[in-house]
Amino acid sequence: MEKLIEYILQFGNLNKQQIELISKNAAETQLHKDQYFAEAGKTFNRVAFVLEGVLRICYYNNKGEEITKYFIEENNFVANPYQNEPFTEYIQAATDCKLIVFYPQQWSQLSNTILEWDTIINKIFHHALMKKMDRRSSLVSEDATTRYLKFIEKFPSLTNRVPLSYIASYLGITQSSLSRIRKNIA
Amino acid sequence: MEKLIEYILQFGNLNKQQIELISKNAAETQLHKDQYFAEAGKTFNRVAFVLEGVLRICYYNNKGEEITKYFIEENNFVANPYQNEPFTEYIQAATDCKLIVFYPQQWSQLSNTILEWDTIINKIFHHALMKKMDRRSSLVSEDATTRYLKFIEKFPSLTNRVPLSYIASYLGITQSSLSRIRKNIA
DNA sequence: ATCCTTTTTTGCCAAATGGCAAAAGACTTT
DNA sequence: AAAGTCTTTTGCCATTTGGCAAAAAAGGAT
Repeated sequence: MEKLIEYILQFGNLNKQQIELISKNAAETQLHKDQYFAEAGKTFNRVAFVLEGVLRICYYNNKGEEITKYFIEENNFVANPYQNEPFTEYIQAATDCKLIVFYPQQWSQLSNTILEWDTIINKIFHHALMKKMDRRSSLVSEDATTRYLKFIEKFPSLTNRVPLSYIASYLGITQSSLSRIRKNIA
Repeated sequence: MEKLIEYILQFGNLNKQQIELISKNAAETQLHKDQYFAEAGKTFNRVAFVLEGVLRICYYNNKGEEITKYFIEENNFVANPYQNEPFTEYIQAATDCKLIVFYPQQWSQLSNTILEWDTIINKIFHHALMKKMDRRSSLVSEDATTRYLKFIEKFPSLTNRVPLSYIASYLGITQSSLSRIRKNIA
């Protein structure tokens, strides 16, 4: 729980009471590798913070291929920005994970009780989005090898922890190509 | 100016006084095609709304190639999310543009005077970021032809208004390839 | 240890894209 | 209209990546 608090405090100040309130309203959960945290078509209105492990957000394109849209590593939030619309993607544990989960009632209590909560959360989410955007952008204009090297830099912890296919679809190449690229690098 | 107000009102309510205050604090400007609105290395702390025309955000990669990172069309805001850090990209008019510009003092006046201003602006920026992210993401896992077709869908107004090279670097392909793709489609 | 399943690597060849330079076309200026 | 500049198209060939299927390797279950 300290990891969460520490993370939040980077974006704003909270007093002890507020910190306690957050702790009270949060529940710790575990996910096994491959388990889904959210599924397309179902509602998804929880907010979670990744304590350990890696989640991935994925979907199926019009050819039925599974595309990894993004990886979420430790010390990051996951949430559904469009809670009123049906969720269209999957959130799956790419490795075993420990999460801190906030349920909707708990979340709104925080939002109602802690004056700066919404501001802080906005900052956090905005910051995360910018990071995602930058990573994603830099993928477009590079060749596959460069993309993979950048991937290793950004997600060093993932390189040997998740299946090749996840990384390949994230990078926009086939699994065989990634395998060959990997071979050439080593 | 009505376009701006109309746009803002989609994200929150404002009374007449507030609307007037916004108008008072905004200045209309023109940009000629190719003119820079922001440059890497210089400060960039204005906020602008594109009334007419298209801006593009671009940067130079490590090979010295100019990469178009994003296009901003009519009815969108441009701002620098990291105002305290030096700006690292260029914002250039891809076509002649009409902008509404807010200078820092004016912007903070709005933020200080209109209670919901920050909330509304947050929503707007967040919404825009999500849109950018989705567009960018979908570019990674498609072949070049599909990417171009999607580009035409999303930015129909740009297809014949900006140089090929801008679009090519946005899509992550060379100008010649784009030219060939274009030929095959028609 | 063995069998079974899943993931990764390879081989082969096709298709897509890049690199470079010249030609063609479009637009400006005189 | 002509000359000059900038943009787009094209040709030629090299390189990269994809598609498919089989082989190899890695993990799990019995």
